Amino acid sequence: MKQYEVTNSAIRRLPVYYRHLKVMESKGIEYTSTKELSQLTGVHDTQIRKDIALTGLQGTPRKGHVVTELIEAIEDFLNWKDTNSAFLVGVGNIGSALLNYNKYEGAGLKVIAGFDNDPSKIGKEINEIRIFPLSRFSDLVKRMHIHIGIITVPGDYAQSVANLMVESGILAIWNFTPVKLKIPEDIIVENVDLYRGLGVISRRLAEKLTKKK
Amino acid sequence: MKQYEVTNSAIRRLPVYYRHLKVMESKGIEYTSTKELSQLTGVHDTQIRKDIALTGLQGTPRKGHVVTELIEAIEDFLNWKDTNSAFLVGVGNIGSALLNYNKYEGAGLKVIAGFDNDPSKIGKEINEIRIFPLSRFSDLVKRMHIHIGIITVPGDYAQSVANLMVESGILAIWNFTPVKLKIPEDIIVENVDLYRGLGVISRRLAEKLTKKK
DNA sequence: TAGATTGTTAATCGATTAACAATC
DNA sequence: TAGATTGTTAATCGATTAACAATC
Repeated sequence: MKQYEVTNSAIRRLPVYYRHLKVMESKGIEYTSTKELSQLTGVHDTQIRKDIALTGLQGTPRKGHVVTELIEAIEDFLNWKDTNSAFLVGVGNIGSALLNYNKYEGAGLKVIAGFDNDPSKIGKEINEIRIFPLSRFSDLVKRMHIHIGIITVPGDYAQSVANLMVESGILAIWNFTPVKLKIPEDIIVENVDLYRGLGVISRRLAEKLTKKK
Repeated sequence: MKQYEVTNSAIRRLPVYYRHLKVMESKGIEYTSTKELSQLTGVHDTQIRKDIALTGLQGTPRKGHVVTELIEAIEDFLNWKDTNSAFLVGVGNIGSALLNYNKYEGAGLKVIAGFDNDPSKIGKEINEIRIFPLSRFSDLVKRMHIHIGIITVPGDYAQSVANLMVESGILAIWNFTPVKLKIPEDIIVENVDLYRGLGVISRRLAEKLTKKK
């Protein structure tokens, strides 16, 4: 397991603060405190102070943090000012939804092409993003120097798509399947398991409904 | 914060084992061990043993666990044999994707109606699921004794939809917006933050690309 | 029997929270 | 100055991993 100076959990919390800060900015609010952010996000204020410290930003005792400075610091830290182009493989339900949305530019990512094997999809466009046959993936990744691949195929195909991505030179994979990918450990992988919560909902609901009061 | 006997993290791991067990079952494999499951899932074998213990199932030293028994035990534990009907609010990109998929029945959940305020969507069907105006939500929840609500509206509307759900008698919310909902603590909430990984991808990729080797 | 695997207790690790001095 | 808030160190908590006896 690779050791980073900054943990993933810290990195994941920063966007949470960021969203609230953007709302404050749009309302013209100048200052905020970690106490206020804590109330909004549910994260402990000490935790927030540590996370902010990671960005290198310092606050002012008694006043707190300047909202715009904090936004800037988080954007810098997450490298959200640069936009990385990404390729998406698997234009099904979720894949199409992601292409239609495609508003991650503020978060450093922009999908610029989709790939699928279904002839009825190839050549079409979704939200102005062209769908190519999977056979062209490798070539286009190399020619366009793409670093990020998004996997939205059915689980059975996830590993083979991941292999293709790694061979093609992809450095980071955003995996929307529940499959644990076997890939070199220096490749960045972020898993999104959409249905993770279903066990919890089902179990907790059963507990609640059988509890006689 | 409510205290449960079983932690959510344990509940979230069980479906991970479950998926692999189903594959084994389909291949006709009779026995498995926690060591094998550990290799497949990346979860420590001691952890898996503890999780299985929660279901009440006992294994056989030297042989391991009977695959079908383990599947059965997890289904029982998660109450995955009963199917709960659910209503989905917000028939946009993600909402439509979830309706089109709607294969959670094995996981105790089935979406039976969608709700939206967009007149162009109301009255239509997606994957044979009818879309109703939001104004009918409360009435239908009560008449059909629905317990689960799914929120797939834009973040700005999430809290008001959650309020409506709670007032209508919904007991569990599957929230696909990044908004931290303010609701009574006895309501079950599972959050799916689709874009949680974007900070990690952006930051780690920047670290990787700036590292001179 | 020997040995693989379970089930459980103890040890470790990491993340979260509490405490408090520093500061404007 | 008094007091709110930061920044940091210490304490706590929970989750993960190690160790090992029990068992078939």
